[in-house]
Amino acid sequence: MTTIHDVAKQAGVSIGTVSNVLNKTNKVAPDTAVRVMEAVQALNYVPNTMAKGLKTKKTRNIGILAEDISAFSSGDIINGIWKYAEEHDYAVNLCNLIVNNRVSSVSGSIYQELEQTASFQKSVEKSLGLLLASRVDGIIYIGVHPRDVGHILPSFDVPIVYVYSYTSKDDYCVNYDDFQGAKLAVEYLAEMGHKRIALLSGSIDSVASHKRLMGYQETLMKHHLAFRPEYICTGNWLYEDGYRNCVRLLDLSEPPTAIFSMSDLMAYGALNACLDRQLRVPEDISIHGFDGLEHSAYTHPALTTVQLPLQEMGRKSMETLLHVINHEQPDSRSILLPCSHVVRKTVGKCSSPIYTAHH
Amino acid sequence: MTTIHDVAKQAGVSIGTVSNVLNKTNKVAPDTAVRVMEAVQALNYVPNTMAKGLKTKKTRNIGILAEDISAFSSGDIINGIWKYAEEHDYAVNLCNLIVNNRVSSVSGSIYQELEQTASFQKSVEKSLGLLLASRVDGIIYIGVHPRDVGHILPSFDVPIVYVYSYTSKDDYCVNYDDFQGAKLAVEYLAEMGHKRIALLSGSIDSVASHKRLMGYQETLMKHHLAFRPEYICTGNWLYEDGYRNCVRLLDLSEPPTAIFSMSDLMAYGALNACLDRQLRVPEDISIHGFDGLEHSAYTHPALTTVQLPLQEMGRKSMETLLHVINHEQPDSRSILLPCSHVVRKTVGKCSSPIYTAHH
DNA sequence: CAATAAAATTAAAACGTTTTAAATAAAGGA
DNA sequence: TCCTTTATTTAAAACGTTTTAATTTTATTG
Repeated sequence: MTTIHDVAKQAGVSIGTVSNVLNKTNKVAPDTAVRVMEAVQALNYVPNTMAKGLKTKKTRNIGILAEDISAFSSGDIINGIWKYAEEHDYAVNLCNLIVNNRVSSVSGSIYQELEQTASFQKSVEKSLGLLLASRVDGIIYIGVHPRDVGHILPSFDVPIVYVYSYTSKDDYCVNYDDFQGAKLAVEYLAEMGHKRIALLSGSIDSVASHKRLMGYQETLMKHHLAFRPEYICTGNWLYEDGYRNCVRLLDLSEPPTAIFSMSDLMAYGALNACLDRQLRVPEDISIHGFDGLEHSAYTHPALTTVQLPLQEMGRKSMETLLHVINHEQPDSRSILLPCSHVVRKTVGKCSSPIYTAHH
Repeated sequence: MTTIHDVAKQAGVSIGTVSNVLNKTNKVAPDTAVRVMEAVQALNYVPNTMAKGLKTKKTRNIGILAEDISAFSSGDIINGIWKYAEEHDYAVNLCNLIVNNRVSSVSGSIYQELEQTASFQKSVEKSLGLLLASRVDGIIYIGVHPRDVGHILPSFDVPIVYVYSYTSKDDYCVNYDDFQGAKLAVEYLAEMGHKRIALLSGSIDSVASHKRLMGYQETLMKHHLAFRPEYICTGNWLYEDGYRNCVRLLDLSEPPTAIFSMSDLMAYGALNACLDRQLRVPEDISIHGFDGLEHSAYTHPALTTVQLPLQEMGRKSMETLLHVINHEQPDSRSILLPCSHVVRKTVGKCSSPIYTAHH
């Protein structure tokens, strides 16, 4: 590997001069500058980031701490982060946290959660150590579902911004707008004439669930629709929860004409439960998702859903982090990005509910 | 940040000794060792990777060059890489290549492809520069579809292994076994009594398509089934291709009783095309996918498919890279991992084809 | 107990940069 | 022409580690 010394010798100058032309830190005579650049080209010189970082105490590296890199959301968020990082000549250090397969925070029993938490904490510590050792300039933490992670990370001196996760302290965080997203969905359902709108909720202790529930309730009120406790089902975001709860709803003496699911996965479950009962979607019952998974375009019929601004979130979180790194005050500590609405085929106009006494 | 000097002073030894106990490079007296370790604990010392790397010329960092980090396969592959890396105390530097949204190599017209190639090359160079500047010990290249990438990367002196991508030169690469995977699918179809098995192929110039076609043909021959050119449809891996081609197959005077799709996405298209025609799957027609997307469990009916060993591929590629870095000869330059079969609901026993004159 | 061998420790150089202060060269004015 | 100012350039120190060679301490042996 060629060093700055090689370049200096080739150009017939001192290394200080080479450094100056490369970083534009000091004025250097135009003709020496071109001589240096030619040498750089000729020798294919690329500065050693480590030596540079050692001196400047800035690595131009940021760390990503992802709870689950295989989660549907991670790819797009990281994509957004990466784009912004590349545009600003930052490199990205990736750390994954979930070591076990596909057991994300949304899974199973309390015991399992606890057990997980211990190994999870260990994983966090190890990854954090890796990042700290690399002396990253900042860290972005990506959750798998918005929830409180404030307690997870010990406080230290590198700036951190949380994305797709809520935190109790006044940290920097960027999320999508759960409340607005939920309103988008329920509003649409109401506009289509539905009066009996059921809710497939995510896990009850999640901040996201709570906010979306607020959006649901508020929109119901706005349209003077009754809030029926029996229409509220709690699940764990997953397919099976959607299926199971949809079956329960369908068995009600007065089943809903529309279902708002807080996750696309649960919406798939609900859709299939309806299909298994020979119900037609959307003629007999409407289903509305939330997430905007790529796959939702391919269900049959294609799922009407709320699109999370994943890439934008990634982008915005990197932008915020850069502000913090450069000691510029960002606009706000907590950024909320709006969801968009993608209308497809699973929601239709409410026909008179013909199947009230279905079973 | 505390340095090795702080630790040395605290423990009352020289920095050389601290280094020795930390890296176990030289024997140090047991009691001094504990004194040093206590100091490390007390001061919360974490060695500066850059200073270390500067001296040792090893960073214990590897770079990932992913063609599209949002592609369905990337998450799992990176997951596999990361796990193995973490176990061996390597950090991971991530670079994404596709800058535009969702336009992967499988898209559109030739013009588009070309235009893409230019910006793509630029992206590759920039990312490679980033990685080289960071002095990563090695690089893993992740494709989005197995295809020839040998020409993409300039040759340089850091070791590289290709995963999910074929390369013409004798580089290190790890892939899944396209041939075996295709046989798995067609064999199963034949076992279920199907004699008219159509093929939804991926893009014709892809190595993967070619290998899977071989598997298809060989299995047909093994079962003494005729190879019918009109049963071969070429698409571009995507949903729409599957839909369109399935419609064409259904319009044949003697339509197939089973369809083997080379991608799950195309299988979704085929499934929906059948459903739109009021055909029952699998009673009237069977559909077999290839990829094992997470979502395939949620189609209605759930898709029978071939599962790619994505995580294992990631793991194996990291393992191979580590071997190369350590100058150990890996078992083989080209590693092929077997696919597995996941049987769900879209393939049934072949009934007498009742719908030959369907249209 | 002295001499030697072995064990443990240390001082100093090196890695490839940036940066500061000093030195040199060029330009301008009398 | 000589002095002063200004524009360039450079030498050397520093960043935090590893590593080599040298030194000090401890143990062994005749």
